[in-house]
Amino acid sequence: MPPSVSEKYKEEKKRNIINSALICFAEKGFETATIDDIVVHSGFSKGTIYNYFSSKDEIYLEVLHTATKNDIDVITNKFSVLRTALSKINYLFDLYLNIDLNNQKRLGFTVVFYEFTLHCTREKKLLELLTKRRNFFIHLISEAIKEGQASGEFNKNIQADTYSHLFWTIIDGINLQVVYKGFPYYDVLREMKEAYIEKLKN
Amino acid sequence: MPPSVSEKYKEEKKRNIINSALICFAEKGFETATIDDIVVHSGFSKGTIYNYFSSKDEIYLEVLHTATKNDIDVITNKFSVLRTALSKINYLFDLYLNIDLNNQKRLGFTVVFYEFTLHCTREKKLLELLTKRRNFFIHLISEAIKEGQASGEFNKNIQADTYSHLFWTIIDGINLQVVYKGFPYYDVLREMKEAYIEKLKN
Amino acid sequence: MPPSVSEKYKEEKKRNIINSALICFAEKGFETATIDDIVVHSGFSKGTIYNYFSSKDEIYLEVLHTATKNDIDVITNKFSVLRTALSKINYLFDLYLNIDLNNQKRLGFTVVFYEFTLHCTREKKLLELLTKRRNFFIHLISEAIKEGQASGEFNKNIQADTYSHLFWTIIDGINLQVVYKGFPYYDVLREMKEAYIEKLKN
Amino acid sequence: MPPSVSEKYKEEKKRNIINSALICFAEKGFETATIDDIVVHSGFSKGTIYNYFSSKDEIYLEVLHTATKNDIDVITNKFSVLRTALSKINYLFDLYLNIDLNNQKRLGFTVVFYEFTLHCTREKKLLELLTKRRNFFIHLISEAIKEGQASGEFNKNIQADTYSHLFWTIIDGINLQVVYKGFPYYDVLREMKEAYIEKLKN
DNA sequence: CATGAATGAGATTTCATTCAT
DNA sequence: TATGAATGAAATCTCATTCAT
Repeated sequence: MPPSVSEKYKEEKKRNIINSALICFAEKGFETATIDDIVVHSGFSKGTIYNYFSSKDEIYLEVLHTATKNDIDVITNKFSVLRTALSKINYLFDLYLNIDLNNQKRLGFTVVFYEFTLHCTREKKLLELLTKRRNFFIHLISEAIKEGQASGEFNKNIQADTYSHLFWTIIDGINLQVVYKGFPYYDVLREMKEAYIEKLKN
Repeated sequence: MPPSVSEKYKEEKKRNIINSALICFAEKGFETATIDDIVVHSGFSKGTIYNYFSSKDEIYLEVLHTATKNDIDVITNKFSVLRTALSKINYLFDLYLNIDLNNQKRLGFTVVFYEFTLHCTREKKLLELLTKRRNFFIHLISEAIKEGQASGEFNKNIQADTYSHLFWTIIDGINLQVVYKGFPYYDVLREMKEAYIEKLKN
Repeated sequence: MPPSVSEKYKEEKKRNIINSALICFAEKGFETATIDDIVVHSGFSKGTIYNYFSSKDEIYLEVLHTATKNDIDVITNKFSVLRTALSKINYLFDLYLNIDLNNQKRLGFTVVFYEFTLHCTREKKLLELLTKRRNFFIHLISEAIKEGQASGEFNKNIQADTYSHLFWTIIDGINLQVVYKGFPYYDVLREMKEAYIEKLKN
Repeated sequence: MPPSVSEKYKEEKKRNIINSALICFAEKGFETATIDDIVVHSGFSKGTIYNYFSSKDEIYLEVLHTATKNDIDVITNKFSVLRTALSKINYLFDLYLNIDLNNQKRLGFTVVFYEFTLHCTREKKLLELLTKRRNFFIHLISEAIKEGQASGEFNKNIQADTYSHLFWTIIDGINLQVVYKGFPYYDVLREMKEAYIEKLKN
C-alpha cells in the first residue's frame, strides 16, 4: 500500500507549520504563544498540527533546528568556494553587516533564538543539542584561522580556538543589542571587525 | 497604638520574597516559575506575597530593579574614587574577569536578566525602562572615555559613544556564553580587554 | 472534510449551558454561584463552558438576554393578532395572573432578573442595555393605549406614557412580592387589573 | 471592674461602622464590597471591625436592621399623632412623594435593600426576619384601613388586608424604578395615590 | 488524514478571617 | 481594645493535549 499522500506534500506542510510557529514565537515568545495562535496563523487545524508534531516543545525544537540547518547550509556552501581564510572571516562579518535592522521577522527570530539559548540552561538534553551546534560554528572558524596561519595570512601566535570563541562572542553581543532602539549597530560592528582582523593579521 | 511592624521589618520581608523569586525565576524562567514555587521557596504564604506585591509581573520587575540598583550603586561609588579614566575601564573589565563562574546563583541571575531583556522587546513600557537603565551605563563609559581623551590618556580620534556601546556589546556577548560549558571565559575576556584598551590608547 | 458539528448542535449546547447557569444563578445568586456549580449542574467540563462563553459575565448576560428575547417574541406575536387595545392590556395582565406561583424555576428566574436589574445600577453599559429593553416594553403599552384612545375604547384624557410606566411599576411590584410566602398574589393583582382598566376606560 | 470604655462609646463606634458599611454596600453591592473597603471608608482597622461584628454577614444584617428600625420608629411615632385613617395613608404616600430622587445615598440604600430582599429568598432564617418586618408594615396599614372603615371614612367592602398588601406592592414597584433614568416617578406615584385613595373611599 | 469540541490540571489572584503584639 | 500582617481556601480563567467523527 503506497502512502496516500506524498512525502513531499507532508514535508511542505511541516515547513508551513514551522514557519507559522516561528512567527508566533517571535511575536509573543515561546511560553506566551499558544497552539491556537499557530492554528490561526497557519490555517491548519489543531488536530493537523498534532499529527505532524507530538508537542509544542517539539515544534519549538524543530523551528530552531530548521533555522540553524539553514544557516549551516548557507555558510558551508559559501566556505567551500572561498579560497582564502581572510575572505571567510570577512564573509561572516559581512553576513551581519548586511543585515536589515528594520526586518521585523529577522528581529523576531533573533529574540526567539536567544530566548531558546537561555532556556537551554535548564534542560541538559537541550543544552547538549545547542552545544553541538555551537561547536560546529566554533570549529568552522578555528579551522579557517588555522588555515590562515598555515598559509601565512594570519599571525601564527594567536590561539585559533580563543579567537573563534571570541568571534561568536562578538556576534552574540551585537545581536543582543537589537533590543535597544538607537544602537549604532553598523558602527560598532565595523569597528569590531576591523580590530578583529587586525589582530588576526597582527 | 499602632502595634504594626517596623518599616525595616517590611523591607526585610520584601527582600526575602525578592530573593526567593529571583532564585525561582533563575531555576525555571519567569513564565514557568509559579507563585507556588515562590511560596515553597520563601516559606511565606501566597496571601503574604500578594500583600507585598500586587502581581507576579511586579515581583519580576522588582527583582530586576533591585539587582540593577545594586550594580549601579557599586559602580558609581567605585568610579567616584577612581582617579584615571584607564583605571575606570580596567575596573569594569575586572569586575567581569573576577567573576566566579561556578556561582550558580550568579549564573541564574544572568540568565534571568537576559531573558528579561529579550522579553522587553514585546512591551513598550518595559523597553523604555530597560533602555533608560542601559543609557545610564552607556553614559558612564562614554564619559570616562571623554575624560581620558581630555587628560591625554586616550586617543582623541575614537568615538567615545561608539566605544561605550562596544564595551557593553562585549560584556553582553561574554555574559551570554555562560550557557556553554567549556567556554574559555577568562581567555576570551582577557584578550578582549587587552584589544579594547589598546584601541583606546592607540 | 470538516467533520465539525452542526450549528444546531452548538446552539443546543449553548442553550443547555444557559439553562444550567440560570438554575445555578437562581439558586445562589450571580456572585455566589460559581463556574464549578455550572460544571456540576450541566455535566460539561469547565473548558467546554469556556469554549462557548468567554467569561462568567457573558454567561450572565446571555442568560438574561435569552429569557428576555423569549418574552419579547411571545408578546409581540400575540399583540399582532389581538385586535382591540383592551384585549392587549388584558392579555398582559393575564400573563401574570396565570402564573404558577409554585413553579420554582420561574421564581428563581424572577429573583435573578431583579438582582440583575439592581446590579445594572452600578454599570453604565449594562444600564443602557436594560433601559433599552425597558423602553421597548414601555413603548408596547403606550402604543396600545394610544390605539385605544384613537378607537374610542379608552379615555382620551389619560397620559398614555404615564399609564404605561404605571403598568410596569405594578408588574415589578407584584413580581417582587414572590419573596414573601403567603402574599395574596392573585387577589392583589386582580384588584390592580380591575382598577387599572377602569381608569383607562374612565 | 467597670468597663474600660463606655457603652455609649461602643455604640457610637458600631454606628460609624454600620454607616460606612452601608455606603460601601450601596456603592458596590454586598458581595463586591470588601472589608477593606469598609476599613478605608470608616478609618477603623480590620481588627476593630471584627471586634464589633463577627462576620461580614453580620454587618450586612445590622446595616439592614438599623435602617429598618429607623423607618419603623419614624412611622410609628407619626401614626400615634395622626387622628384619621386617611391622614395616615396620605402620610405614607407623601413619604415617598417627597423623596429627593437625586439623593445618591438614598438611591444606594434602596438598591442595597432590594438586593437584600432578593437575597433572603435563599436563606430561610433571613426570610423569616424579612417576613416579620414586612408583616409589621402590612399590619400597620391594614389596621389603619380597618380604623377608617370603622369610622366611616373608608368603604366597608374592601378587603383591608388585600389593600394593605396592594399598598406595599405599589411602593416596592415604584422604588424599583429608580434604576431607570427618566422614569416619571412623581407623576406615576401621584396617579397611584389618587386611584388608591379613591378606591378606599369608594 | 483532517478536524475541532472536549477536557481538566494548573495558574494567578482575591479576600474574609485570625491572632500575636 | 486596637492593630494590620499573615493566612489559605476558593474563585476565575487558560491552554496543551486527546479523540470521536
